[in-house]
Amino acid sequence: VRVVETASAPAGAGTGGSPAVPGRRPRNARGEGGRLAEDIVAGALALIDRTGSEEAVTLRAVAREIGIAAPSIYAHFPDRDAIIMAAVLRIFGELVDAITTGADSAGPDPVDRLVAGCAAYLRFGLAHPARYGVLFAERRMTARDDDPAVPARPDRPGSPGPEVHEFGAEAFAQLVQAIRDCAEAGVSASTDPVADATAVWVALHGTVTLRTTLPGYPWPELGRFTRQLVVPLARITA
Amino acid sequence: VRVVETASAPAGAGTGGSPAVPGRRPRNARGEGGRLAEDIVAGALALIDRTGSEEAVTLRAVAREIGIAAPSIYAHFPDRDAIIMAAVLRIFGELVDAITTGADSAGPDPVDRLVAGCAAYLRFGLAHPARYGVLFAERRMTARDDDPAVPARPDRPGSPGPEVHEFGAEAFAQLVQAIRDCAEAGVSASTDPVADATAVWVALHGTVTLRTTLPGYPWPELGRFTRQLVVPLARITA
DNA sequence: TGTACATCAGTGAACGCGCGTTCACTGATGTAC
DNA sequence: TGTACATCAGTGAACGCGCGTTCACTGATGTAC
Repeated sequence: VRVVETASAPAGAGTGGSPAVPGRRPRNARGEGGRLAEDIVAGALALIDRTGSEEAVTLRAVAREIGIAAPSIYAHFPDRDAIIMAAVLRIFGELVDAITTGADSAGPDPVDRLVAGCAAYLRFGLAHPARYGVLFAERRMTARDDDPAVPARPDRPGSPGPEVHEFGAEAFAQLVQAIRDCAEAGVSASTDPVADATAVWVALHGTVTLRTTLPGYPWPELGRFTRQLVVPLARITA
Repeated sequence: VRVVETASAPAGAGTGGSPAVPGRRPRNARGEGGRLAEDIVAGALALIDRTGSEEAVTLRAVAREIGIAAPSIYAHFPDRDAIIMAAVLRIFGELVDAITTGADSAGPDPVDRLVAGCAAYLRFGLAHPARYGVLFAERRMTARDDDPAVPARPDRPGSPGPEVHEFGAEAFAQLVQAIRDCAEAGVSASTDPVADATAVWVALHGTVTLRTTLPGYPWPELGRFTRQLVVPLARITA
C-alpha cells in the first residue's frame, strides 16, 4: 500500500459543508480560526489512540489526519511539543473526571469511595492505554545537555509544564483525601495519608503500565485486584 | 554544534591498536568478527543510557557510537529491532543478577530476603532508569494492522520474543518463591503467592516508573518505602 | 451603494536533515595445491 | 616454498522516505471611507 502525502480520508470528511476537494477540511469561517486548534489536538489524540504512542504525533501526520496542510498548524501551535502538551492536558482532565465520576458512583462509605475511585483510575488507564501512557511518558530524560546524541531542546526544560503538575496534584489530592476520610471514619489505620496515597498510586500506576505492556500475563479480575492492592496499602482495617 | 556523519570520538578509541584513522575502530582479526556484535549491543546500551530512550538507537547512531560504517551492522543483526532485543536480553540478565545478589546479601530470614530482593529491584531500576524503561517499553502496541499510521512490522508480532518472557518469568519466579518461603516460615499470611507476587511486582514497577517520570516529587526514603509496599502486599505478619 | 483595503485562514513548493537499506567494492588474512 | 584463490570483515556512495520548518502566495470575508 502506498501512502500518499495528501490525506485520503480524514475523520469527519463529508459531514457538514461539501468540501470542494474530497479529503480536504472546509476552512473555518472568519473569526472561528481557533476551531482548528481543537481539531489539531483531536487529531493528535486520534493518532495516539491508533498508534499507541506519541511518537506518531508528527506535524505532518496530524495535518494528514485532519485534512489540512502541515504549515497551517503553526498558526495555532509553536511546535510539536505544544500539541502534545495540549493533548496531555486534555487527557489529564479526562482522568480526573473518570476518578471523580467513579468515586461519586459509590455510596457514602469512604472505603467504597476510595476503592471505586481507584478502580476508575485503573479502568481509565486500561481502556485508554495509549492516552494513559502519554500522560506519564518521560517528556525528555535527565540527560547531559552537551550530549550530541540528545537533540537540544531550545527553551523547554526536561519537566512537564506547571499545568500538568496542577492536574496531577489534583488527582493525587483526591486520593489523599479519600484515605484521610477512611482514617477519620475509623476504617483505616493510616497515620500518614500522603505516604499511603503515594503507595497506592505507585501500585495503581504499575498495574496500568504492566498490564498494558504484558497483556498476555494471566491478570486477575480487576475489581478483586483493586481491593488486593488498595485495602492493605491504605491500611483499611474494617 | 554541527554533527558530522563520521564519528568524532567513539568510546574506546585510542585504546589498543593505533587505528589508522582517528575515531575509526580497528577491524577485528579474522575469525573474531563476532566481537563487533558485542560492540554493537554495547553501543546501543550506551545510547540508551545517554539519551534515556531506545528511540535514539538507530543503526546510524550505533555505528557512529562505536566507530564503524552503518552497513557493517547488517552482518550481525538483521535490523534495528534485533539490536534492541539483544540489549533487552542483556539488561534482563543484569536485573536478575541484581535481584539475586540483593537477596543473597541478606541473611537467612525469609522476610529479609524478600525485602532485600525487592529493594535490589528498585535500586536497579532507579540507578538505570533508561535501561529499565527499555525492558518494559511496549515493543509495539496493539494497533490494527491495516492502519496506515502504524508502520507495518513485516514478520514480528507485537509481543516481545520468547527469551524475554523466559527472563521475566525467572525474575518473577524468584519473587513468588520468596513469598512462599515467608508463608512456609509462618511469617506471611499469603495463601496465593502468585497473586501476592503480582501485587508486589506492580507496586515495584510503578515505583520505578513513577519515580523516574516525576523525580521532583518528594519521594520517601527507598528502604522505608520498600517495606511500606512489600510488607502489606506480601501479607507479612511478623 | 460602491470600492479599496486589511485581515483572516489557510496552501503548495521547497530546503536540509537523519534515517533504513542497497549495492558494488576493498583490503587483509588464511588455505589448497 | 610459492602462489592463486576463497573468505572474512568490513567501507563508501547512493536511493528514497518522512520529517520540521521556511517562504511567498491565495482567496474569501469583513470594514473604512
